[in-house]
Amino acid sequence: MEIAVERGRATRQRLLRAAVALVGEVGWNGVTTRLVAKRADVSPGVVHYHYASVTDLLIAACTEHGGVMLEQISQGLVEQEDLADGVTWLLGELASYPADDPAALLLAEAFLASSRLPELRADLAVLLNRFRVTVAEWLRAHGYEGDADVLAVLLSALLDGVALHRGVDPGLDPQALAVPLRRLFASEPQA
Amino acid sequence: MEIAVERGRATRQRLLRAAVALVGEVGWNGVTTRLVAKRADVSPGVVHYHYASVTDLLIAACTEHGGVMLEQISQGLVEQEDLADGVTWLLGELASYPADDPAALLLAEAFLASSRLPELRADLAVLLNRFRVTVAEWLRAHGYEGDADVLAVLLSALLDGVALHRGVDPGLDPQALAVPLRRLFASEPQA
DNA sequence: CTAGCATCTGGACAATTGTCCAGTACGGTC
DNA sequence: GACCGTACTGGACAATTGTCCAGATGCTAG
Repeated sequence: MEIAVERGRATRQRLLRAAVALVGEVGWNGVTTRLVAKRADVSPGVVHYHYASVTDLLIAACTEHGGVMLEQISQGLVEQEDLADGVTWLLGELASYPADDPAALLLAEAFLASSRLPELRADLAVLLNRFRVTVAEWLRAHGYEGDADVLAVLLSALLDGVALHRGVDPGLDPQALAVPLRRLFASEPQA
Repeated sequence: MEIAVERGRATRQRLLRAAVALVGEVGWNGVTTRLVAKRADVSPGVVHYHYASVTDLLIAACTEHGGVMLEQISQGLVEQEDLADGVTWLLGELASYPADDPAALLLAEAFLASSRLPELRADLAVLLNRFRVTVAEWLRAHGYEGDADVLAVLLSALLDGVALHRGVDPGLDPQALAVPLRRLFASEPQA
């Protein structure tokens, strides 16, 4: 019962991946047991064997994949050497959302669904906070003179907002935001 | 057949109102024919009499109510006498989202759904653009020295992002964003 | 009053849903 | 070999879905 467990783990990963892709394609409530099963190439019963319900699967998929997404963004940001590079990098990252990655709006989808799922909301709040903390630390480490926590909150909201709006208006060019964003980063304490 | 037409109009309004409320409560895909009918206190068949499908009703409801919401925000902003008042007013407005208004996230819900509904996307793009234009004109009229169009885009995305994040983290206090936001508004052209 | 019209009713219909389960497959242990 | 546990199959089940429609309702015009 060693290989069997391993296979189970692999199947669960495939279910999660399928769920993530489907949330991007048909929305949170559009994901059904059979759709996931078909996408993951397993029989419909498997979903219920590994997860108590479709909702449980979606919660697991969104917290996991959402966590990875936020981790990738914050890690990419942290690798930037100064604040100016950070702005450039963030805008470049935004330019690939959401068209190139159907799951780019997964977090937005999860945020909306979380209003009816307290458990999911708690998970997402943790992810969101971890992201903010990482960003704030990076800001402080590179000489941002204002309140780094506040700017981190503003940035995370702005990123989600831009991704959301780019879904409606693909013409929204993130690069255009460079000027005001740079002003935000390069602060003199204030007037 | 005068009173009858009037009654039809009223019924349609009740359906739209019910749809808006339900999108806020159960999400875009959670709204069903029977739910709307029950909420609007009409028989299920009425929905199909006035709208070809539930999706059509949702599209109509979101474009109408979403338009009114954006109109209210931009009008409230336009009434502010200077840029500083504008920041204060926007943040105050955000503080009531989304807890006080179950339909506050209606636009976010519609934005996500629009990726599968080109017709809806077109409608939303028009609303979004109208909002941006109004904001940009107000910025210019009150002496904003940077690119007003860009700041309008950034602001609209930020507002949606903050509303979305406040659904997950009600502790997010919009007032905390006052300092960086003021810096954005009070520009010297740039370095 | 009759005829005509927009509106509305309430249920029929097939299709799809989430959930559940009896049975199968298969690697590991004895 | 027999046995066990994990993983999976494929279909049954009631409930809910979107859609449609035959008929009732009530106003208006002639």
